[in-house]
Amino acid sequence: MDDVDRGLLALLQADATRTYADLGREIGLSAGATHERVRKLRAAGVIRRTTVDIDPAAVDLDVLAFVTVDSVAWIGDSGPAFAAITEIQEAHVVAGAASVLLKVRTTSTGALQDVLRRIHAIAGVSSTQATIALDTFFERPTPTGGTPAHDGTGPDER
Amino acid sequence: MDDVDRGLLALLQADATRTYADLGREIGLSAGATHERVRKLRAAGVIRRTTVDIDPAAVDLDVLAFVTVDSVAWIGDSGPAFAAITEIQEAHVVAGAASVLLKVRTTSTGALQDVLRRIHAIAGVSSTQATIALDTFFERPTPTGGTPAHDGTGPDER
DNA sequence: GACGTCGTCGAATCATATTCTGTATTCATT
DNA sequence: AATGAATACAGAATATGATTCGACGACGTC
Repeated sequence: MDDVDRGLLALLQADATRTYADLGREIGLSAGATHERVRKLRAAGVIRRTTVDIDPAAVDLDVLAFVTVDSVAWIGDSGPAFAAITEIQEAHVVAGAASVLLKVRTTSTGALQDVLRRIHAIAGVSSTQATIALDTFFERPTPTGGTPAHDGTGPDER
Repeated sequence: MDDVDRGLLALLQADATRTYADLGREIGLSAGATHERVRKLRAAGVIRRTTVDIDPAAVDLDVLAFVTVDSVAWIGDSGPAFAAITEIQEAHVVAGAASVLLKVRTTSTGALQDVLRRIHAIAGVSSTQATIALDTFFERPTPTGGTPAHDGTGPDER
């Protein structure tokens, strides 16, 4: 992986609908060469997926909360149990007092409460602590070290 | 927005490279009708962007940390200051003891320390507490209520 | 019943994705 | 230094998909 690849990744993160000709003009390659590089980045798993970023409010997901989950037993194998709760967007095993940290999106605080109830039902879970996000400064893609024409700094960046 | 739109969103989250004909076959519309619906979803800002999901380890971002930031003054206007630190992927204003919660990706714990130093330099910041993620169960797109053929449950879902 | 609006289909046109060939460069081997 | 292999690229050709538009049906209103 070189600077050309990093540059392509950054450009594709910014807008994955661009044509290979367009990307190639900006990065200094032909459409075919660009196509081949992107194909290899996908094959190597560097690009895991092409996806669309959706405004949560547009699908009525008005509540974002971060939940720390404490346990009385090892729950390092509980990934599938957390995954079964669709409102959980991310789940990370963390060092420290809590053992799992969750990013949860729901339509209301009542729905969040229901999610907490279902988390408690997972074997080994002793307690949860939810922190509600009042506002989001920004959510942007994983930094890659490449430099797109515009660095995404928030939801208004398209 | 109806169930067809939600279904399209879910399918596009799973794989935004699918053709309109392919999407249409699954959702029960022609390619043209599917194209028109997606165009409207973009125009309405429901789809904020088409992007690629990148494996952080592939770009040497081996450390993920969640940082809570306490303040002695209002830092609700400090979004741009946080955004200027490229290693910060997300920044949320939260209720509770800490006022801002950050998702940070770095190449090493040493680099994380450097990021913490730069966060401390932001006016109003009194202290930070970093929680390092030892493992990630999954990170998946914002739930939309639609049902793709496969629900993304982790990085191996392509 | 007439009319207007909206969403869709199917087809035509335009644009892009994909593949392939030839060439140049780099690297390893002799 | 010469040679061969591997890699990357440009350009062109072909196949496929994106986009647009006219026609039609459903629905709501008058």
